[in-house]
Order: sequence, then C-alpha cells, then structure tokens
Amino acid sequence: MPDAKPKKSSRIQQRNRYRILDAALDVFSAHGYRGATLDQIAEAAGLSKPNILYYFSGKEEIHVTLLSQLMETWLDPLVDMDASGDPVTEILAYVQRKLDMARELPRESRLFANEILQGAPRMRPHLTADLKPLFDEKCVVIQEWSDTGKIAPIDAQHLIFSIWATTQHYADFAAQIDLLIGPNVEAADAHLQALFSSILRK
Amino acid sequence: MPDAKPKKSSRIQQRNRYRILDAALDVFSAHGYRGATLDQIAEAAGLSKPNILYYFSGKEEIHVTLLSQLMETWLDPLVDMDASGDPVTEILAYVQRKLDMARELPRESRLFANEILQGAPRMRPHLTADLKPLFDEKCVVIQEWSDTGKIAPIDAQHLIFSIWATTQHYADFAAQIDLLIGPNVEAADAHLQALFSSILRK
DNA sequence: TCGTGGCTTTACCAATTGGTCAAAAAGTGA
DNA sequence: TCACTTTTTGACCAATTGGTAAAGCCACGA
Repeated sequence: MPDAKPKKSSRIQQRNRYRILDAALDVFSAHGYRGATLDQIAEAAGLSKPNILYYFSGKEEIHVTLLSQLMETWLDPLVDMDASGDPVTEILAYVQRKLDMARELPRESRLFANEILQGAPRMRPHLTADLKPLFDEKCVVIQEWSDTGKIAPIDAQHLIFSIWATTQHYADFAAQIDLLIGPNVEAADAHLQALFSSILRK
Repeated sequence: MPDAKPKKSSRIQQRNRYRILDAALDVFSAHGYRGATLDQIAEAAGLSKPNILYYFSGKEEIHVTLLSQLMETWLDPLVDMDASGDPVTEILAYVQRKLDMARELPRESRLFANEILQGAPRMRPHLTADLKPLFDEKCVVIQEWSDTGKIAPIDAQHLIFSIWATTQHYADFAAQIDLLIGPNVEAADAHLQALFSSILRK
C-alpha cells in the first residue's frame, strides 16, 4: 500500500493553514494578486514568512487554494435554484441569496472580481470545469420557464449576468457606494427584488 | 508676469505623452496598479524606461493622469441625462450610452473597476469632487420623476447602481462572459432595455 | 531522560522594480 | 555651419520581494 500515511494534518497544521488562508484572503482581495506580498500575509497571519512557506509551497499556491475554496461556496446559490420550484420564486430567491452572499462574503467577491478582471489567468480551468456546466444547465431551466410561459419571455444568459452584476456590485464597488450613499444599503434588497420581479412577470 | 512661458508642448512631446498614456492604459487595466511595471509600459509604448520618466515624474503620475482623463469621459453619459426630457426615454438612453461605452472603452472600464476594487486610494478626491455632486443631482431628478408619477415608484440611487453594474459588467467581467457565451453579446442591448424598461413603466 | 520528528526562526540570496544621472544624440533657429 | 536646447540612452542603484538553507526549538513516546 504505497502512499500509506493517511494521517490527518495535526491540529496545529489545521489552525495555521486556516490563519494563513484567512489572512491571504484579506490581502489578496484588497490588493490583487500582484499587489499582495508574502510579508503582508505573514504579518496579518501572525506568522513569519518562512513559516508560511512551510505550509504552502509559494504565493501562487495560496492564491490557487483560495480560488478553489471560493468556487464551491460561490456556486451554491445557483445550485440551489430548483427546476421544479415556482419559477418567479426560485429566481427571486436566487437574487436574494446572491445579495446576502455579497454582503456576508465581500472579500470573496472581491477576490473573484480581481481574478476575472485580470482575465482569470489562474481560474479559467475552474470556470470551465465547474461554472460553465452549471451555468448552461440553469440557462436551459430558465429558458424553458420562459418558453412555456411560466415567466415573461427573457434571455436566460443575460438575466443571470444581470443578477450577478447587480448583486456583486455591492461588494466589489463598496468603496464607491459608501462614498455616494454611506453604509446604509438595506434598500438594495427591495430594489433588486422589484427590478427582477418586474421583468419576470408577464 | 511670472510663470511666463505658455509655450505649448512640442509635437514630439504630445505624441510621446499620448503613446505612454495609451500603453499605460493597456498595462494598468490588464494588471492593476501594482501589477503593472514601468518596463511593461515602456515596451508597449516603444520607448525606454528612462525616456518615460522624462515625460512623467513616476509611475503614480501616469496612473493619476489616466484616472483624471477617465473621469471626464466616464461622467458624460450621466451628464447628458436631461431633466426636461421624457423620463423613460432619458433613462433608457442612459442605459444604452453606458453599455456602448463599456463596449467601446473596456480598458477604461477595467481601469476604473480596478481602482474602486482596491478602495479608490488614488481616486477618492475625484469621486468626491466630480461624481458625487452629479450623482446627487441626477438622483433628485429621477426621484422627482418617480414622485410625480412619470415613472413607476423607484429608488433612484439603487437604480443608478443597477445601471452601472449591469453595463460595466460586460467590460469588467468580459473574460467570464466570453468563456460562458462567447464574444457574441449583441443580445445584451435588448435584454438591458427590457430589464430597465419593465421596472420604469407603471 | 533522551531522541526523533514536526514546527519555527534567523540569516541570507537572486531577481525584479521604480527611479537617477551624466553623457550622447538629435533637433532647431540664426 | 554653429551654438544651444530638447530628447534619448546606457549604466547604475537602493529597496522590495519571493524564496531558500540550516540551525534551533519543542512536544512526546520509549
């Protein structure tokens, strides 16, 4: 039995890897990949730089690890959209889940935005493997709802883009929004529900 | 007459400054501020690095110059929204102008997105001085349209955010969109017109 | 108590990067 | 053509940055 040693990583390993990834999420999401330095991550994590390189082989591995983890959580709300549920309810619930996620995980949203902005150099494989199939699948579902008259006629692909754009905007452009209307963004919920509700109803 | 010497910059100065800014727009919008290097900009501009520093005092000045120039063009479509025009027409025309701009100036859109994503460290003064007053002014206009029943009841601030988010999304997330549906995004026009049309009509 | 293996640190390195400087080259007007 | 200014360049520098090496530390089982 080669590769024997299923020995789980020790408690200290788990703790430190978690600390590093949490610190790295702060730094990467705030400054982008190139803008982040191992020293910043090390300081934020409360560890020395060589110590960080004991747990990860390099800066890139930390980044890739974060992106992989992110992809799972990121797709959850879309996965949950149920083809057998009530169309309008399902779509509006999806909008709400995405908005909640942007609010609860703004760092993840910005990490993702940074990566895509730069052309997704490190994430393209994940996108092709995970996001694309799911996107296509849900587009079919929505298009079917549209074709069978259960919602108003609509372009499913661009509808999803609009949902992504409007919800993630509150995390990615928070600096601008905060400057323009301050931190009180509760009205966003009602607004987005109204926006997408209005185009879905026949 | 102090500061005498209004001597316009020579033709060669204008040409080289333009080349540098154009190259820098490529590089900054693709890699972000920290990710861009003077060497990359120099090569893209076809000039040597010291030569670039003959025209600009440093990396930051190039970036700031780009952001200043950007701000003007960026606000134009919103400036053009006419308080005395037909409300629905005006708003839908604004959506279209923003979408056209995202398509024609994707580099500028990404430069802006990068800057805001990082918390607008170099742009906050411009935003406060130029964007905020214009935003507030147009919000009043839209809110008035809403209050007087010329369009459906709506939150003007979040409506503008949704317009920004959906239109700029096609430039900023182009890598993702291209991967999901390819480069054919003509359907975006009709979709966005329908989306915002539906929420504006009573 | 000792040794062993996992964890941490100190000291260091090579490459990259923003930027300088003085001298060469190229214009330019008289 | 010549003096003078503007533009360009090659050589160089200090700071930063990702990463390495090796020695030290520490917990724990025998």
